[in-house]
Amino acid sequence: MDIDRLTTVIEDFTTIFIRLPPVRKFNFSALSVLHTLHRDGPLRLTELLPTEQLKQPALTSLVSNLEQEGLVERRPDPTDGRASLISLTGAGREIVNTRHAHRIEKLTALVDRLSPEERAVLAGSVDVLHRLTELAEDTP
Amino acid sequence: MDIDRLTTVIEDFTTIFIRLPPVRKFNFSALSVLHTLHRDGPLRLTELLPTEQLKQPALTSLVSNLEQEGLVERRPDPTDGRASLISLTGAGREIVNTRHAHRIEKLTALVDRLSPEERAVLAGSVDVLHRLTELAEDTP
DNA sequence: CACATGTCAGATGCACTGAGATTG
DNA sequence: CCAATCTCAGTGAATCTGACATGT
Repeated sequence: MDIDRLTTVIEDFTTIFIRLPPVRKFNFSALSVLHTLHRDGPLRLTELLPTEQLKQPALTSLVSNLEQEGLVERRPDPTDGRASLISLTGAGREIVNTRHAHRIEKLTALVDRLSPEERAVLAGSVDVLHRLTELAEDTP
Repeated sequence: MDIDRLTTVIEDFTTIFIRLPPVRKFNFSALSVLHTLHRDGPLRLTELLPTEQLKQPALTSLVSNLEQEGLVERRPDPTDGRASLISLTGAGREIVNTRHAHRIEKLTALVDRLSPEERAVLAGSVDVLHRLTELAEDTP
């Protein structure tokens, strides 16, 4: 298998895929935090840290801003007085869902123009792509 | 085909895929400019503008910085006195290649742990993924 | 006391808006 | 003269480093 080509193709596809109509005033970091919280549920700051490419103080102030805007909420961790658990509010979930819907829309428009054979290949590869993600999460 | 699930899987995979050991002091914007120039050859500032999520003044100063560091070079466009053509230097190309190599390495480690059947499915989907990218470029 | 979790304070680099210079 | 291409100036938010407060 030609991994070099596979890498190039994925690189080029992702640059297309991650580009979306800019939502309000959110930057890359804020959107990433919302997405991570949406996927991995309530997290403490330290758990959120390794996935976001930020240092702790930056994450503190980012989360504070998101809290001010009502997109996330902090609740004291019942099991550890030092920590607090951060989770999405309804408004926060809505932003992630809206962006997800935009991507579905965009992807649907593209897939519609594939041949039936190409569509079948794509459908068959979803599970493998999911497997790859799982493997990547196992080995950080 | 379940496009909703396909979208989710790609979203999760990309968050893994784009995360790399931070190279020196470059931020997302700088790396994106280098990658675009590597792929689409010499470009004028205005041609670079739509793909990078920046306004013109920000792109001007970003390119100036990259030029100072010897990663890109500007040459006057022979056919248009207002414009200049921006292209990668050897050092600039090297950075993109290094990152590409890191991704190959990472992806190889994952693919090695797939079953032969899964690998075959993945290999067969490369062309379709490439088709999707082409279709996306046609319709911005 | 040592470590983990999170925040505060100052400095720096980034990107935006609005205006201006040069060429076609 | 008008449009396109690029740059300059001032402002504001984001992020970093280093220090600090609090809880285990």
